[in-house]
Amino acid sequence: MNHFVNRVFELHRVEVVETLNTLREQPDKAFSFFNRLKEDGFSHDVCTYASIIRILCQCCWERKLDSVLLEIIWREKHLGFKVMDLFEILEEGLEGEDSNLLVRLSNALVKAYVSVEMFDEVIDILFQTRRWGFIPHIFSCNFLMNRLICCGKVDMAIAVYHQLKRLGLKANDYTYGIMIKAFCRKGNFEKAVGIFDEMYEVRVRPNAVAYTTYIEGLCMHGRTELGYEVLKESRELKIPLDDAFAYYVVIKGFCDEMKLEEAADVLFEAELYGIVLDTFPYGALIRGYCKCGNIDRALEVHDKMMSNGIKTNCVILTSILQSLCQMGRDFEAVNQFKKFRNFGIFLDEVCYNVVADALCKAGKVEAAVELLDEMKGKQISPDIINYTTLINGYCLQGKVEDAVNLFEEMSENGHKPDIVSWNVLVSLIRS
DNA sequence: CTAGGGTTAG
Repeated sequence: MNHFVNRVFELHRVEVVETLNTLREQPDKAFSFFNRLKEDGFSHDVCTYASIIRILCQCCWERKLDSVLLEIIWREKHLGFKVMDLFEILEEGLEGEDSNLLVRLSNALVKAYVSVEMFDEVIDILFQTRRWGFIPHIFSCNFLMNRLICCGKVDMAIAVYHQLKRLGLKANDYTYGIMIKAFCRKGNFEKAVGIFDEMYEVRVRPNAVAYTTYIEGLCMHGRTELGYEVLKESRELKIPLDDAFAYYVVIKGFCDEMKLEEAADVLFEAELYGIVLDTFPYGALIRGYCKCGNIDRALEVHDKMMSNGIKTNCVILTSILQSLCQMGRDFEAVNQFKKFRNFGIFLDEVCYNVVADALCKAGKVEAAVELLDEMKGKQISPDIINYTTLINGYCLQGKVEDAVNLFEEMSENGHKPDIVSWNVLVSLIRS
């Protein structure tokens, strides 16, 4: 039966193309006619697809074009034609200066392939492009290269960049920025600088994103000193950066390199210049001090941050509380916790956990349980780590029944025990 | 949708 139906449709295939062509000026009708046929079991071929694509390209209906292309991409194996065949069909029917059509199609195709991460196929298009006499727009290429980098295919992005130049496509400031990101990811700063040089030669001015990307790259690869130089240089060149972010990466970079004095100096200098900062640069320095056990300096920076009118938050407080506990100042941690809670600062489950853990280790499980209830009252649902902390607290007190009850409550709330929570219970059996 | 973006616990 199906076979018969298709035979009948076969006879009408030419008519379908003709009908679509007469509906050129009414894309909505053409599109519903196209879909109607499909619903009725008609299998479109390269010619009918080409017709609807021509119409959708001409009226710039990008969303609908995208859905048709994705459909072809998914079903390419069953359709009996290749995506590139569409170009051939469309090129034959080109009238006059219609060559836009192929560019539009290639842009849409790049976008469609990239959105489903079929990168090899896009790159195929890019390399075959010359044969058909068109080149995708630089915007499409930028989109492709950026997504390649996001997927960790940095070398492929760089290869695309070189291919673009071979095709004679002009890179713009976005393209260069993306390439700077690519080389920074690889830690190849000579090449990244080379991009800046190239920009200078072709008179494309690097913008804030290009500079920030470069600074961030340096700081993440143990070259913070240089990153800071670039930050200062761009400040002198009056390149507008997102200061809070730029200072954050530099301060974090110095902290990661255990250069706490340098990190503190950078923050000090930023304040001196009256640069507007947010919590992140402060948070980086506070965390840096906490990590190397200098909790008093951490507290100083925290105080200064707040006196500068920048609100603290639960992430920063977690670092501080954790560090206080590690230094054996649990009592102080609990007090600070209460102070900021009464202050109205939102404290999340992580913050609660640090204090709960401190209480448990001090033998005050009941107080920790109170905190758990307090969380629930604030509509913060305890997670597996919160439960494990308290179960451990009961175990330390030898309160087997309570531990098991909590374990069951945890399971009832949909938290499957993991390796840590099992280990806590196992330690109970051993003792 | 032509590029950027951040740290915390058992």
